[in-house]
Amino acid sequence: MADSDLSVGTDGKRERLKNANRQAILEAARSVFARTGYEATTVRDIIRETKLASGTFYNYFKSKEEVFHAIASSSAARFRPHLREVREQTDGFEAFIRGAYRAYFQFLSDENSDAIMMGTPHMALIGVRVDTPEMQAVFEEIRGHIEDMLALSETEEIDTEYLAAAAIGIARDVGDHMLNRRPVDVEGATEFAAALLLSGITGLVGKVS
Amino acid sequence: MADSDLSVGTDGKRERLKNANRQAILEAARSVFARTGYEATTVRDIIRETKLASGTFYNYFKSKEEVFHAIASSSAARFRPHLREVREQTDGFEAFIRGAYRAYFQFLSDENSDAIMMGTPHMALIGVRVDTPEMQAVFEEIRGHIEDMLALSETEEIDTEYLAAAAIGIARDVGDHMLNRRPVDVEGATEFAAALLLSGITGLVGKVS
DNA sequence: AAAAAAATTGACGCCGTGTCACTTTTAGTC
DNA sequence: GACTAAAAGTGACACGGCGTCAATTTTTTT
Repeated sequence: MADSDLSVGTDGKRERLKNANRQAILEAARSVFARTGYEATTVRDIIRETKLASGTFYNYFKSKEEVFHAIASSSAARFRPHLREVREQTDGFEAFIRGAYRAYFQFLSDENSDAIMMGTPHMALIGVRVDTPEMQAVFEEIRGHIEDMLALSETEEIDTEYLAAAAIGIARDVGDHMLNRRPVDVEGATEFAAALLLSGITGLVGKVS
Repeated sequence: MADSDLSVGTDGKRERLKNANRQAILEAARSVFARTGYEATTVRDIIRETKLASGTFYNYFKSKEEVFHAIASSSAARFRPHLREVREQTDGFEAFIRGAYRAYFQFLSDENSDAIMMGTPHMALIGVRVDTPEMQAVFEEIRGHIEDMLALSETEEIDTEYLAAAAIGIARDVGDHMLNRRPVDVEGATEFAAALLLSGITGLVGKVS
């Protein structure tokens, strides 16, 4: 009767513990993946870093792959608020693009210590690129923002799917190279990517059929 | 005495067989990866598709991961001649960029034709991005071409590492989306990517310190 | 306090892995 | 061509991780 269906779930001891265990597994996995590499780690390696028994792992995740997806998803989920904040606090297309790139590169730099990042982890460590629903949501969100902003500047006929893909591709690969330089220069990468994309879009209008 | 050190290696029956076996394993691996997915396939699955015994696999590769890297490397190695041909047969920066994108998207389409025809949602090796020495060589080659061509148009001060990274990032992500459309439109993707990059570069000159 | 429900535990059977002693095939020598 | 050495192929086997499940412990409900 108490909890009704608020689904907050932080009520009873049971829920609290379940949450803590799930977090402990994720935390351990993050640590082991970073240390041992994704391929080489076993489910046992992960669970050994917690106080849980081996069987308990499977109450929370189906496989180590599912853990990895959960980590990647959570990374994407953590990024979304940043993106939305940029959207709300910027004015105009150019400011949005620059702000979005800055947010991404900053996020990448911050999260890099974990070595696991939105499926484009630093390749030396993992080399797998996943595509979770959360990440597709980020893609769609970016595409939506681009469409909204291009709509009111009356430049139709642009392939926004390709444009969003290109914007993200630039972010991914320039981001990788940014991380390999010392010191890591978020502003430099931001300026480069934003200038390239913004200027590039002008070449797209009036193109194609 | 016969073979000296030409390292051609197609002489004796021994060399020929070794080559054939290696190719058979690679071929089988490609097929199984496409059908079953990388994670799910086992070394036995691969060897079962050949006439070889399980132990023989380990005479050629250390693990399924090594097979995968070999496939990725060979893919990059197969692409390089196309890239060089574009370089030699085009005149000027714009033609080179457009030709390089066309070559890449065409290559991508060709290499994935099996998966595309079978209606598989994604390319065979989707979800995994590796970084082999061969691929880094492709990166450096592209960067070199860009540097050469930008040099004689006297626009210094461009960060060619970032530019090459961005060009490749665009190719990767636009290419992924191109493969998910029916029909696969190589020319459309080429025009989009080339227009974006070429126009984008103009925004880079005179930027930054 | 008792019963029910939920979650944890670790031992167990299964299966893929990589190795290795043995067999088969090729290359070199006369 | 016959003989020998070297190289490559073979598959049985020991090892270890995987995922399950009956038994146990912990929490919730009545």
